Amino acid sequence: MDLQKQLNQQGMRLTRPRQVVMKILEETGRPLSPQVIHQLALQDDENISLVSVYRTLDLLNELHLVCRVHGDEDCQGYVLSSPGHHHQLVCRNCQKTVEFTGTTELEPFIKAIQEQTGFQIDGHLLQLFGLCPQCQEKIKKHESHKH
Amino acid sequence: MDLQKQLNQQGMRLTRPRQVVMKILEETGRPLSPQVIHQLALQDDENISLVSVYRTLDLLNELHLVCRVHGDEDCQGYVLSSPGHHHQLVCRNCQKTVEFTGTTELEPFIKAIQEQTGFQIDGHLLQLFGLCPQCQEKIKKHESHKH
DNA sequence: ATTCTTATTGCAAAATTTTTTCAATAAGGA
DNA sequence: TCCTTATTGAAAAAATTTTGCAATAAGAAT
Repeated sequence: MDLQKQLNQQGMRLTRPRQVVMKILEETGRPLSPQVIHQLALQDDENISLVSVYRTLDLLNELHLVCRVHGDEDCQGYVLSSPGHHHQLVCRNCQKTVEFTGTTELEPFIKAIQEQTGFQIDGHLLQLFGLCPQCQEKIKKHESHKH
Repeated sequence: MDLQKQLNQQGMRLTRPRQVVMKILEETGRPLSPQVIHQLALQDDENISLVSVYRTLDLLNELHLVCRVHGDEDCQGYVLSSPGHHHQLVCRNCQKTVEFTGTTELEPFIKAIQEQTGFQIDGHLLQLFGLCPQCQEKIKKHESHKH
Protein backbone atom coordinates (compact mmCIF):
# COMPACT_ATOMS: atom_id res chain seq x y z
CA MET A 1 0.00 0.00 0.00
CA ASP A 2 0.86 3.58 -0.61
CA LEU A 3 2.54 5.30 2.33
CA GLN A 4 0.29 8.30 1.99
CA LYS A 5 -2.82 6.20 2.44
CA GLN A 6 -1.36 4.05 5.13
CA LEU A 7 -0.59 7.10 7.22
CA ASN A 8 -3.81 8.96 6.53
CA GLN A 9 -5.89 5.96 7.48
CA GLN A 10 -4.47 6.27 10.94
CA GLY A 11 -4.90 10.01 11.15
CA MET A 12 -1.26 10.64 10.37
CA ARG A 13 0.24 12.77 7.65
CA LEU A 14 2.74 12.31 4.93
CA THR A 15 5.20 15.09 5.55
CA ARG A 16 8.38 16.21 3.90
CA PRO A 17 10.71 14.70 6.52
CA ARG A 18 8.98 11.38 6.20
CA GLN A 19 9.25 11.39 2.44
CA VAL A 20 12.88 12.34 2.59
CA VAL A 21 13.84 9.64 5.07
CA MET A 22 12.03 7.01 3.07
CA LYS A 23 13.66 8.14 -0.15
CA ILE A 24 17.13 8.03 1.34
CA LEU A 25 16.60 4.57 2.76
CA GLU A 26 15.25 3.35 -0.56
CA GLU A 27 18.08 4.76 -2.58
CA THR A 28 20.84 3.70 -0.24
CA GLY A 29 19.79 0.16 0.49
CA ARG A 30 22.14 0.00 3.43
CA PRO A 31 21.69 0.31 7.17
CA LEU A 32 21.91 3.97 8.07
CA SER A 33 22.12 5.69 11.43
CA PRO A 34 19.94 8.69 12.21
CA GLN A 35 22.97 10.97 11.90
CA VAL A 36 23.93 9.66 8.50
CA ILE A 37 20.39 9.93 7.24
CA HIS A 38 20.30 13.50 8.43
CA GLN A 39 23.53 14.37 6.67
CA LEU A 40 22.42 12.75 3.45
CA ALA A 41 19.26 14.79 3.62
CA LEU A 42 21.21 18.01 4.04
CA GLN A 43 23.43 17.09 1.11
CA ASP A 44 20.25 16.71 -0.84
CA ASP A 45 19.21 20.20 0.15
CA GLU A 46 16.43 18.88 2.27
CA ASN A 47 16.53 20.91 5.40
CA ILE A 48 14.92 18.50 7.78
CA SER A 49 15.95 18.37 11.38
CA LEU A 50 17.73 15.53 13.09
CA VAL A 51 14.90 15.40 15.57
CA SER A 52 12.51 14.61 12.77
CA VAL A 53 14.75 11.86 11.55
CA TYR A 54 14.56 10.24 14.96
CA ARG A 55 10.84 10.65 15.12
CA THR A 56 10.37 9.38 11.61
CA LEU A 57 12.47 6.30 12.20
CA ASP A 58 10.49 5.50 15.32
CA LEU A 59 7.31 5.82 13.37
CA LEU A 60 8.49 3.75 10.41
CA ASN A 61 9.75 1.15 12.81
CA GLU A 62 6.35 0.87 14.46
CA LEU A 63 4.74 0.55 11.05
CA HIS A 64 7.31 -2.14 10.23
CA LEU A 65 8.44 -0.24 7.20
CA VAL A 66 12.00 -0.19 8.47
CA CYS A 67 13.89 -2.46 10.80
CA ARG A 68 17.07 -2.22 12.74
CA VAL A 69 20.22 -3.95 11.72
CA HIS A 70 22.75 -5.01 14.30
CA GLY A 71 26.45 -5.26 13.72
CA ASP A 72 28.81 -7.23 15.88
CA GLU A 73 29.93 -4.26 17.91
CA ASP A 74 27.45 -1.55 17.21
CA CYS A 75 23.75 -1.73 16.94
CA GLN A 76 21.92 0.95 15.15
CA GLY A 77 21.24 1.26 11.53
CA TYR A 78 17.88 1.15 9.81
CA VAL A 79 16.97 -0.39 6.49
CA LEU A 80 13.68 -0.59 4.68
CA SER A 81 11.83 -3.79 5.21
CA SER A 82 8.94 -5.26 3.33
CA PRO A 83 5.69 -6.10 5.03
CA GLY A 84 5.66 -9.60 6.44
CA HIS A 85 8.48 -11.31 8.21
CA HIS A 86 11.81 -10.96 6.52
CA HIS A 87 15.43 -11.34 7.39
CA GLN A 88 18.40 -9.28 6.42
CA LEU A 89 21.56 -10.26 4.64
CA VAL A 90 24.22 -7.60 5.01
CA CYS A 91 27.44 -7.26 3.05
CA ARG A 92 30.24 -6.89 5.55
CA ASN A 93 32.21 -4.84 3.08
CA CYS A 94 29.81 -2.35 1.51
CA GLN A 95 26.84 -2.91 3.82
CA LYS A 96 24.47 -3.45 0.95
CA THR A 97 21.51 -5.22 2.44
CA VAL A 98 19.02 -7.56 0.86
CA GLU A 99 16.04 -9.28 2.35
CA PHE A 100 15.23 -12.92 2.32
CA THR A 101 12.40 -14.98 3.69
CA GLY A 102 12.36 -18.48 5.01
CA THR A 103 10.71 -18.84 8.36
CA THR A 104 9.38 -22.18 7.17
CA GLU A 105 12.83 -23.65 6.76
CA LEU A 106 13.59 -22.55 10.28
CA GLU A 107 10.57 -24.23 11.81
CA PRO A 108 11.97 -27.72 12.43
CA PHE A 109 15.07 -26.18 13.93
CA ILE A 110 13.03 -23.97 16.23
CA LYS A 111 10.82 -26.89 17.21
CA ALA A 112 13.88 -28.83 18.28
CA ILE A 113 15.18 -26.00 20.44
CA GLN A 114 11.73 -25.64 21.89
CA GLU A 115 11.73 -29.22 23.03
CA GLN A 116 15.26 -29.05 24.34
CA THR A 117 14.68 -25.95 26.41
CA GLY A 118 11.00 -26.00 27.28
CA PHE A 119 10.70 -22.44 25.98
CA GLN A 120 7.66 -21.54 23.95
CA ILE A 121 9.28 -19.81 21.03
CA ASP A 122 7.32 -17.18 19.19
CA GLY A 123 9.77 -14.90 17.49
CA HIS A 124 13.26 -14.60 16.17
CA LEU A 125 15.90 -12.28 14.88
CA LEU A 126 18.03 -13.60 12.07
CA GLN A 127 20.64 -11.68 10.15
CA LEU A 128 23.26 -13.06 7.84
CA PHE A 129 26.57 -11.49 6.99
CA GLY A 130 28.84 -12.03 4.05
CA LEU A 131 30.15 -10.54 0.87
CA CYS A 132 27.86 -9.39 -1.89
CA PRO A 133 28.75 -10.45 -5.45
CA GLN A 134 30.30 -7.07 -6.29
CA CYS A 135 32.51 -7.01 -3.23
CA GLN A 136 33.63 -10.57 -3.89
CA GLU A 137 34.88 -9.39 -7.26
CA LYS A 138 36.57 -6.31 -5.90
CA ILE A 139 38.39 -8.26 -3.28
CA LYS A 140 39.43 -10.94 -5.72
CA LYS A 141 41.06 -8.31 -7.94
CA HIS A 142 42.66 -6.61 -4.99
CA GLU A 143 44.16 -9.89 -3.83
CA SER A 144 45.63 -10.68 -7.21
CA HIS A 145 47.39 -7.30 -7.34
CA LYS A 146 49.27 -8.10 -4.20
CA HIS A 147 51.09 -11.05 -5.74
CA MET B 1 39.91 -21.80 30.88
CA ASP B 2 40.19 -19.73 33.98
CA LEU B 3 39.59 -16.02 33.44
CA GLN B 4 42.63 -15.15 35.53
CA LYS B 5 44.92 -17.15 33.28
CA GLN B 6 43.27 -16.07 30.09
CA LEU B 7 43.86 -12.45 30.97
CA ASN B 8 47.37 -12.88 32.33
CA GLN B 9 48.48 -14.74 29.23
CA GLN B 10 47.78 -11.59 27.29
CA GLY B 11 49.42 -9.28 29.79
CA MET B 12 46.11 -8.25 31.26
CA ARG B 13 44.99 -8.36 34.85
CA LEU B 14 42.07 -9.77 36.71
CA THR B 15 40.80 -6.78 38.62
CA ARG B 16 37.95 -6.23 41.00
CA PRO B 17 35.69 -4.51 38.45
CA ARG B 18 36.16 -7.38 36.04
CA GLN B 19 35.36 -9.96 38.66
CA VAL B 20 32.31 -8.05 39.76
CA VAL B 21 30.91 -7.63 36.26
CA MET B 22 31.43 -11.29 35.48
CA LYS B 23 29.80 -12.35 38.73
CA ILE B 24 26.76 -10.19 38.13
CA LEU B 25 26.31 -11.49 34.61
CA GLU B 26 26.69 -15.06 35.82
CA GLU B 27 24.20 -14.69 38.61
CA THR B 28 21.65 -12.76 36.65
CA GLY B 29 21.57 -14.79 33.46
CA ARG B 30 19.76 -11.99 31.68
CA PRO B 31 20.84 -9.28 29.27
CA LEU B 32 21.97 -6.30 31.31
CA SER B 33 22.84 -2.78 30.26
CA PRO B 34 25.97 -1.09 31.56
CA GLN B 35 23.87 1.09 33.86
CA VAL B 36 22.03 -1.82 35.36
CA ILE B 37 25.23 -3.74 35.91
CA HIS B 38 26.66 -0.71 37.65
CA GLN B 39 23.67 -0.36 39.93
CA LEU B 40 23.70 -4.04 40.83
CA ALA B 41 27.35 -3.68 41.70
CA LEU B 42 26.64 -0.76 43.99
CA GLN B 43 23.83 -2.67 45.65
CA ASP B 44 26.38 -5.37 46.28
CA ASP B 45 28.65 -2.83 47.95
CA GLU B 46 31.13 -3.07 45.15
CA ASN B 47 32.15 0.48 44.45
CA ILE B 48 33.23 0.14 40.88
CA SER B 49 32.76 2.98 38.45
CA LEU B 50 30.42 3.04 35.52
CA VAL B 51 33.39 3.77 33.31
CA SER B 52 34.94 0.50 34.35
CA VAL B 53 31.76 -1.32 33.54
CA TYR B 54 31.90 0.04 30.03
CA ARG B 55 35.54 -0.83 29.67
CA THR B 56 35.04 -4.28 31.10
CA LEU B 57 32.15 -5.04 28.80
CA ASP B 58 34.21 -3.99 25.80
CA LEU B 59 36.99 -6.25 26.93
CA LEU B 60 34.77 -9.23 27.64
CA ASN B 61 33.10 -8.70 24.31
CA GLU B 62 36.42 -8.83 22.51
CA LEU B 63 37.31 -12.00 24.38
CA HIS B 64 33.90 -13.38 23.36
CA LEU B 65 33.00 -13.98 26.96
CA VAL B 66 29.89 -11.89 26.64
CA CYS B 67 27.73 -10.98 23.70
CA ARG B 68 25.11 -8.39 22.99
CA VAL B 69 21.45 -9.16 22.91
CA HIS B 70 19.14 -7.12 20.75
CA GLY B 71 15.55 -6.45 21.50
CA ASP B 72 13.01 -5.35 18.96
CA GLU B 73 13.24 -1.70 19.88
CA ASP B 74 16.35 -1.35 21.91
CA CYS B 75 19.72 -2.89 21.44
CA GLN B 76 22.06 -3.09 24.32
CA GLY B 77 22.23 -5.73 26.90
CA TYR B 78 25.05 -8.14 27.52
CA VAL B 79 24.90 -11.77 28.56
CA LEU B 80 27.63 -14.27 29.19
CA SER B 81 28.40 -16.48 26.28
CA SER B 82 30.33 -19.69 26.10
CA PRO B 83 33.32 -20.10 23.86
CA GLY B 84 32.39 -21.25 20.39
CA HIS B 85 29.48 -20.09 18.37
CA HIS B 86 26.24 -19.98 20.27
CA HIS B 87 22.88 -18.39 19.92
CA GLN B 88 20.65 -16.82 22.49
CA LEU B 89 17.12 -17.67 23.46
CA VAL B 90 15.55 -14.88 25.48
CA CYS B 91 12.37 -15.00 27.54
CA ARG B 92 10.26 -12.06 26.50
CA ASN B 93 8.73 -11.92 29.92
CA CYS B 94 11.55 -12.28 32.43
CA GLN B 95 14.49 -11.95 30.03
CA LYS B 96 16.09 -15.11 31.26
CA THR B 97 18.49 -16.14 28.54
CA VAL B 98 19.82 -19.53 27.60
CA GLU B 99 22.24 -20.51 24.92
CA PHE B 100 21.79 -23.05 22.23
CA THR B 101 23.95 -24.27 19.41
CA GLY B 102 23.04 -25.52 16.00
CA THR B 103 24.93 -23.87 13.21
CA THR B 104 24.89 -27.21 11.44
CA GLU B 105 21.14 -27.29 11.18
CA LEU B 106 21.31 -23.86 9.68
CA GLU B 107 23.79 -24.80 6.98
CA PRO B 108 21.45 -26.03 4.29
CA PHE B 109 19.28 -23.00 4.81
CA ILE B 110 22.23 -20.66 4.51
CA LYS B 111 23.47 -22.49 1.43
CA ALA B 112 20.15 -21.93 -0.24
CA ILE B 113 20.20 -18.20 0.47
CA GLN B 114 23.74 -18.08 -0.76
CA GLU B 115 22.71 -19.48 -4.10
CA GLN B 116 19.67 -17.28 -4.36
CA THR B 117 21.53 -14.08 -3.65
CA GLY B 118 25.08 -14.70 -4.82
CA PHE B 119 26.35 -13.53 -1.45
CA GLN B 120 29.18 -15.41 0.15
CA ILE B 121 27.81 -15.88 3.64
CA ASP B 122 30.25 -16.21 6.50
CA GLY B 123 28.46 -15.21 9.63
CA HIS B 124 25.10 -14.84 11.24
CA LEU B 125 23.21 -13.47 14.17
CA LEU B 126 20.38 -15.57 15.47
CA GLN B 127 18.29 -14.91 18.53
CA LEU B 128 15.07 -16.55 19.49
CA PHE B 129 12.36 -15.09 21.69
CA GLY B 130 9.66 -16.77 23.65
CA LEU B 131 8.46 -17.70 27.08
CA CYS B 132 10.58 -19.71 29.46
CA PRO B 133 8.90 -22.61 31.27
CA GLN B 134 8.43 -20.61 34.47
CA CYS B 135 6.82 -17.66 32.74
CA GLN B 136 4.51 -19.96 30.82
CA GLU B 137 3.27 -21.25 34.18
CA LYS B 138 2.89 -17.81 35.69
CA ILE B 139 0.92 -16.57 32.76
CA LYS B 140 -1.28 -19.63 32.68
CA LYS B 141 -2.22 -19.05 36.32
CA HIS B 142 -2.77 -15.39 35.75
CA GLU B 143 -5.09 -16.12 32.85
CA SER B 144 -7.18 -18.56 34.84
CA HIS B 145 -7.73 -16.01 37.60
CA LYS B 146 -9.34 -13.65 35.15
CA HIS B 147 -12.18 -16.05 34.36
C1' DA C 1 57.68 -10.80 51.68
C1' DT C 2 59.03 -6.75 49.15
C1' DT C 3 59.84 -4.21 45.16
C1' DC C 4 59.00 -2.70 40.58
C1' DT C 5 56.62 -2.09 36.31
C1' DT C 6 52.71 -0.83 34.10
C1' DA C 7 47.81 -2.20 33.23
C1' DT C 8 43.80 -0.52 35.14
C1' DT C 9 41.06 2.34 37.87
C1' DG C 10 38.11 6.41 39.09
C1' DC C 11 37.14 11.03 38.62
C1' DA C 12 36.08 14.93 36.01
C1' DA C 13 35.18 16.65 31.76
C1' DA C 14 34.10 16.22 26.96
C1' DA C 15 31.68 14.30 23.29
C1' DT C 16 27.87 12.04 21.47
C1' DT C 17 23.31 10.46 21.19
C1' DT C 18 18.51 10.72 22.29
C1' DT C 19 14.44 12.87 24.27
C1' DT C 20 11.49 16.64 25.62
C1' DT C 21 9.09 21.11 25.40
C1' DC C 22 6.55 24.31 22.97
C1' DA C 23 5.30 27.79 19.67
C1' DA C 24 4.97 27.95 14.59
C1' DT C 25 3.81 25.45 10.49
C1' DA C 26 1.50 22.82 7.10
C1' DA C 27 -1.23 18.42 5.91
C1' DG C 28 -5.46 17.13 4.47
C1' DG C 29 -10.50 16.71 5.52
C1' DA C 30 -14.54 19.74 5.34
C1' DT D 1 -10.30 28.25 0.97
C1' DC D 2 -10.80 27.43 5.70
C1' DC D 3 -10.09 24.88 9.94
C1' DT D 4 -8.33 21.47 12.93
C1' DT D 5 -4.56 19.40 14.73
C1' DA D 6 -0.57 16.34 13.61
C1' DT D 7 3.97 17.47 12.85
C1' DT D 8 7.88 20.27 12.60
C1' DG D 9 12.21 22.74 14.09
C1' DA D 10 14.90 25.05 17.51
C1' DA D 11 16.64 25.04 21.95
C1' DA D 12 17.39 22.86 25.96
C1' DA D 13 17.56 18.89 28.84
C1' DA D 14 18.64 14.24 29.64
C1' DA D 15 21.02 10.19 28.92
C1' DT D 16 24.76 7.58 27.16
C1' DT D 17 29.47 6.81 25.93
C1' DT D 18 34.26 8.20 25.51
C1' DT D 19 38.60 10.44 26.84
C1' DG D 20 42.62 12.34 29.64
C1' DC D 21 45.27 11.78 33.42
C1' DA D 22 47.03 11.12 38.05
C1' DA D 23 46.56 7.54 41.60
C1' DT D 24 46.17 2.70 42.43
C1' DA D 25 46.96 -2.09 42.56
C1' DA D 26 47.88 -6.59 39.86
C1' DG D 27 51.28 -9.76 39.30
C1' DA D 28 56.01 -10.82 37.74
C1' DA D 29 60.56 -10.52 39.42
C1' DT D 30 63.69 -10.26 43.13
